[in-house]
Amino acid sequence: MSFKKEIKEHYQKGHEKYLRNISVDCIIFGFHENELKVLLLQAKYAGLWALPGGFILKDEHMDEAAKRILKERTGLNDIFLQQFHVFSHPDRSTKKINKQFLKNVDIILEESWMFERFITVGYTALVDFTKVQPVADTFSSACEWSNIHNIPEMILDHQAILEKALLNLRVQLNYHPVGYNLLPEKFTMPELQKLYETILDRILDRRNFQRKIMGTGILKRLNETKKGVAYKAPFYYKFDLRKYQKALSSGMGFEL
Amino acid sequence: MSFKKEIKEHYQKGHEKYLRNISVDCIIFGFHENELKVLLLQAKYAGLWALPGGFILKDEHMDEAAKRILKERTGLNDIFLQQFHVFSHPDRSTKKINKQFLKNVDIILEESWMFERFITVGYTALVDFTKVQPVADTFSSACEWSNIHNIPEMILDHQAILEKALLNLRVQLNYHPVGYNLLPEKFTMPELQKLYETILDRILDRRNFQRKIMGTGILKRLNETKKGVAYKAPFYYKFDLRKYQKALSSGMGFEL
DNA sequence: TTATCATTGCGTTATTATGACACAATGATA
DNA sequence: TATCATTGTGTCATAATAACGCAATGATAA
Repeated sequence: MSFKKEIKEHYQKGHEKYLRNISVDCIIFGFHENELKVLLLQAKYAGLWALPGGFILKDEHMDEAAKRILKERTGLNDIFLQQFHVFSHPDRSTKKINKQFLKNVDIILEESWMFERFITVGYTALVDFTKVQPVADTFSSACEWSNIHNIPEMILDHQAILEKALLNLRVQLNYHPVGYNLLPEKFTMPELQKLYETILDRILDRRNFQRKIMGTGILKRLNETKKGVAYKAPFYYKFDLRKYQKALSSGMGFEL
Repeated sequence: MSFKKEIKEHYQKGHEKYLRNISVDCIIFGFHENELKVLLLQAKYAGLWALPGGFILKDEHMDEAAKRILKERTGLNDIFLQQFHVFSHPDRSTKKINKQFLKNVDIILEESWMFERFITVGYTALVDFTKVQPVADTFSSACEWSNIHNIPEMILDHQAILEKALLNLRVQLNYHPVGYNLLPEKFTMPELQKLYETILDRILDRRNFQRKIMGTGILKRLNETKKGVAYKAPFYYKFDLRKYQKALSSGMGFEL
């Protein structure tokens, strides 16, 4: 199917395939070079950026929709996704943006389910930066990682959604383990600490951090140290998957 | 408008008024005679019970929809409502129930937006039991308080929604003040403790409880004691609204 | 009038969690 | 072989928490 035909079909008949008035937006966090990143799409023609999002198939669980969207943008499977908030301001309509978009691709439509107001459910995911192959969707010209401290201008309330997601992530940090998808299989304690510091955006005490993290039991120290460092070689650690999963579901609870 | 006509209108044209595929359900908690209660509706003809719910007007914020629903069932204004989870199982359709309902009121319809699948957003509210005048809606034959330990059989996944709400309430208890809407204006420390114990479903130490609650600063002790008790008269307390509101928004954080 | 008793208000103590910091060990580099 | 940034482990003061003691209260019963 041609690009134009595909677009037209989506605007004219998408409502036969998807639920109406409701969408899902994913805040996909990654960690690279000691920076917290978030995956963003650049809306075609508009120039502004947007969170990766999509719609829920008529016979699909919303969590599955979020997983599907994540997979389409990153190629990743089996990632822990979590809904965190519903955004429902009555002004949440992409009508203007959609009209502009259609005009640019030379399609004229008076009516479309896409012109209606959408309530959106925000999902967060933490993924391995190095394993992601960002893929833009039909409505976007680019899909790129953005530094959390340098977010470009975004459409609608996506800025606010991102901020809420970040706040949520920081709160979650005290009750749920973080790192399994964000770090390589084996990693050093300073690397894990840097991840926490980046998310919390503050410095943590090295010794207290180690004590508390080890106290949770989710880490196993390997009999192996990092090689080729110009100082004392740190041990490698890896997650105890059983305990990690357990802590994910039942919570841990410590203060950093 | 006659009852039958009103119903038919709702099924045939409700989608012109409300957003599609999305609903709101309210878990309204009350506290009475040392028991935690929840407000339920009895679905007409089906006999099963349901959470008070409704739909979102096309130009209405979802939070406003929840407030409206709360007001319609209880008569209460200005209650703190909080979304806590979205329920989106693909099987969430009241098609069967609706068909049965229509059959009973002698309406035949092949198509209706009400037959479609609905994603629902759960909201919790804590209200003053004594100020509530339960009012059933068009689809219900009764609106009553149910003891949290004696919940009747409910439609769809409403049982699961209620359990999630209760879990959420227990977690919130550690970070947000509770009681302002649930207790009379002045109350004794044992009464407040009983409320906490009821929600948490466990016994708390009387002395530690007092110390921690007072530590938050949200309570003011009055120079007045309870009269007519067959033992030492406890002081009355009331909430310091300023500090209470502040703690509601910014959180407190103590362990019980 | 006085003793009884459940309950309240205010306290103490032991244990644990947390924040701040000291110091020796490591291992590549100079 | 000395240097140096960094790591691993430990200590200490302070705060938070759990567990519990005891005198005061005030209606009720003797």
